[in-house]
Order: sequence, then structure tokens, then C-alpha cells
Amino acid sequence: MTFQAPKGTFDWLPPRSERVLAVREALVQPVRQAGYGYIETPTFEDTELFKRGVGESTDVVTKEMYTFLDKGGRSITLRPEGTAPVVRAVLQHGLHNGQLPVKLWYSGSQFRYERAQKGRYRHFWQVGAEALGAEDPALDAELILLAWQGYQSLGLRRVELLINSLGDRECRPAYRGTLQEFLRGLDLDEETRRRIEINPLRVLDDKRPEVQAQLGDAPLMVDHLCEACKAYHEEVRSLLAAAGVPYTDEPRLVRGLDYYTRTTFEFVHGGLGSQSAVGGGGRYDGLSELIGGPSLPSVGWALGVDRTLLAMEAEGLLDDTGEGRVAVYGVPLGEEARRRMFLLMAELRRAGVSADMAFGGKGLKGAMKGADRSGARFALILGERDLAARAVQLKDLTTAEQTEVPLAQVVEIVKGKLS
RNA sequence: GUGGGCGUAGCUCAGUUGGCAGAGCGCCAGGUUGUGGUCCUGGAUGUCGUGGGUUCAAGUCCCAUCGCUCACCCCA
Repeated sequence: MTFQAPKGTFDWLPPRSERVLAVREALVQPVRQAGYGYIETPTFEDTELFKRGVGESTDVVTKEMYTFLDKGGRSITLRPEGTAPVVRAVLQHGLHNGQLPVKLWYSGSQFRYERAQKGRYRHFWQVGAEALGAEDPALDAELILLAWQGYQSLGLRRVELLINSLGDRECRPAYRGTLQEFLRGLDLDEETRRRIEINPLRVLDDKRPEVQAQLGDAPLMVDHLCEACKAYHEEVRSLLAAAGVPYTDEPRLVRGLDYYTRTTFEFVHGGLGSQSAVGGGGRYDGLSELIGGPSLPSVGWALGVDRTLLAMEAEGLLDDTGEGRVAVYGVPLGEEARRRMFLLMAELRRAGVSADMAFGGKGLKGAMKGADRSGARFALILGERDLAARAVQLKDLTTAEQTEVPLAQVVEIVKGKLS
């Protein structure tokens, strides 16, 4: 082997790659049905967008970004997440000057420079949805419900929804101080102590047992929410309950991006190895202002496409890759037959019948083998004898029954048999 | 960035106290000169990750290095 995919990346190959398309399609379908419009933004952005948007204190920005200088000396970063670019595009094009909320969805690659492990790669795929410019608990609940429906439609049964509220600029600062005071009294390593000063909430999310053991009495945001945040959170929870979406309150859920306020949530699954989140999101009322825009209270999520596939695999939903690639397979014998078969394939496809044929001058036996492996229902065998008779042999590969049909009618006949 | 495990055929892997490079699956061909799957027979494919060392002799032992993988951390 001369080259391989860069560290931390991988290729999607058939037949699994087809499932990736299906997963994206399924996750997106509910969102489209709810009036979200498709947006595509560049794969790379001005580095500053992520520094300001995602937050200087986050791991994503401090150590996980693919950043480089382009030939014009600009600092460019491959997007590590999709929300900041969407907000940037909305502001740039003034989409928020129309009716609110602006509802958008996207699907694409994200990049983070991390040590790869199961479910975590340097290049990964997300489907995302964002609703910008409205502060309404029903919008938070709608998004959560749409994601939930996406997972359900894929047959996933072991996806769990965790929710929390991170408060807002009214109540979070005071809580933050209280939490810092508590954390400073604990026995923690140096890096974690540093984190107490920069982003104390994330210490709560530390999964190391020696850290968790000390957090039993830690003050929680839920107990320090202001009246407005409390009411908002209650309403989101009540709407979810009314819609029949099961959820678990997780007061330690913090998430790693700085822009989240109030509602945060994560969809977790136990089948991904040590990674558990298959999707997550929350409200980000301050993000627009962080990157120079007006107040634009918004909520959104991103669902990991490759992680969703792992979850499906863990639930045994990927097993039968059964269906054939094509419905009909052409077996030409000789030069003249190959030319005619080439045209016949085109006719079949034009008529809406998927078709493939044997290439490379294979003998009959080899070509029939190809027919078998293609998963085709029918083989069309065409040799000199058939050409002379202006006919083709139509073989049903499931019953081995073979009939001769006129070349002029084969497309119609095959179409009829397949319907 | 830190730690564990693993690198042998296209794939999954065996290879004993150091002694001729192996199996299964897949692929190709034939059994059947115009018929697939099942079956039978035969065939091809290896810088044993790479470099160095020890030894009469290294896939096997030692050192280094690269890669993969799992986990920590973090997140989708």
C-alpha cells in the first residue's frame, strides 16, 4: 500500500456507505417537514469566528482546531462545528431581518484535531438544525422532538435524552461564583484547577471517578436558576412530556462549547465505546452578539452521523445489507452482442429499471457469476444465436426459469415483471 | 498530549523451545466450447509495517521507528 487515509480519518465503502446516506436522510426528514430550509456554508472559515463564537477557553479552540495560513496570509480553520458558521451566514446575508425565527438545517463534514478512538475521528459528519431569533420554549422543545423522531425513525431504541439548563446572564454569573468557591476547596490536579477559573461548569462534567467522588455536594445550576430561566426550563420539560419524549434531568450536563445558555441537551447511547453522545445541542442566546451581531436568541443541535451509525450497529440494525444493487444484469456473448447489450442497458435505465452488465470480455460462466453477485432479479443473456433471432434470453435468477423474448419488447416485459 | 493492545496473502487470523511462509474466506481458471448460486479440482498473490542489532539461522529474541486500535482527556 502506498498511501492511506490521514490519521484519524476513514473511508465509507459500499455497502455501508449506502447506510450513511440513509441515516442522513432519516435525520433530516423531520426537520424539513417542520419548515427548516437547507443551508450550506464553506468547509473553512476565518479562524477568529470560532475563537469568538465557540470560545477561547474551550478545548475545541485551544487544541482541536485545524488552523493554517492560506496563501494570502489569512488564518483559516476547518470548521470544528456548524453553529457558528450558520450564525455568521445569517448575519452576513441579513436573514434575521425577515420573519423570525430563521429555521435552517445543514449536513456536512466537521474537523477536530484529536486522538482518534471509537466514535471519535478527526473528520466526522454532522446533521444540524438551528432556529434563530426567537425565545420560545416551544422552539427548544420542537427541535428536541424533531431529533428524537429522527432517531426513532431509524429504529434506534436505546437513545436516551439528557437535559439541563445552564441559566442565563442573570443567574449564571452568581452561580458560577458559588461553584468556583466550592471547587477551589477540592483536591484536584493543576489542569482542572485552571479550568475552575476559566470555565468552572465544565468541571462538573469531568468523568473521572476521583473527580466525581468529590462533586457530590457541588452546587447545581438548577438550584440557582432565576425565575425566568426556571419557568422557561419547566415549560420545555412540560412540552417534551406532553409530546411523549422521555427525558432524564442531568444537572451535571454542561457541554463543551461556551455559547450555550439555558436549555442544553444531549442524546446518548451506550453502544459507542467510551463516547456516548450521538447528538447534542442547546440554546445559544448570546452567540450572535459574540460575533458582532444583534441580539438573536437561538437554539439548535447537531447529530453525529457516524456515531448514529455506530449506535445502529450496536442495536443490530445494520445486519441485512440484502437488496441487490440492480434489478437486471446483462450477459453479452461476443463483440456484436456487447454493443447491443450496451444500448439495451441504456434503454432499461431510461425506462426506470436499474441495470448493470458484464464488462471486460468475461466468458458466459464468469458473466453469470457477475449476475448472481449483483443481486439482480433477472439476467439478460444475449449471444449470436439470439441476435440472429432478434431475441434475448430472460432468466429469472431466483427460479432459474428462462424464456426467450423478442429484443424489441424486452424492456416492457422486464418492466412488467418487476412491477 | 498520556497510557494499554496489535501490525504475517485482498479480508479474518494461525505460526510451538529461533530451523523450508500457513489456514479459512475471497479472487481467478477448469469440471460444463451458451448458463449463476451448491459441489469438486486446480491456481495466483507476501519488502512477515519499517530500520538496525543478537545468532550458523529471526515472522519468532533485543532496540528504535511508523501505523492501526482501544482507553484517558474532550466531544457529535
